[in-house]
Amino acid sequence: MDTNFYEQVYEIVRLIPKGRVTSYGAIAKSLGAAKSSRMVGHAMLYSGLSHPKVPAHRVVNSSGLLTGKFHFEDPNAMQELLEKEGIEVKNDKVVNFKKVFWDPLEEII
DNA sequence: GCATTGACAAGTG
DNA sequence: GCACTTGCCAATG
Repeated sequence: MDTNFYEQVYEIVRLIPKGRVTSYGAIAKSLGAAKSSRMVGHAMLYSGLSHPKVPAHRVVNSSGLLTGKFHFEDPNAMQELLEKEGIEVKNDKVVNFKKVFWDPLEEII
């Protein structure tokens, strides 16, 4: 695979520090494809097949909701992982999303 | 090659 | 704040 859009997404997600989360829109924007936020989601689907696997559990939608937790091998583990990293998750949603939100642009700089 | 679907986002009512 | 609609692009049948 050449430098595809997915590779870029994987790089960003892998750069997400522990105890932090980001949104699809933020990643898409960082890649200059804010309109193609959906592609980020597709990339996440392939993340399970990609190597190394990316911490997709740190990627949530613009509302901080764990939309794709059911796509994990263990959806329940996703929330556990986030809580383990210090992220408060309530009702499949990141509580202090604003505080744990991590902007990929900060790392791309 | 066309139609449908999808881990989304932003705008409108 | 929630529900509905539009845009955007790729994968699948």
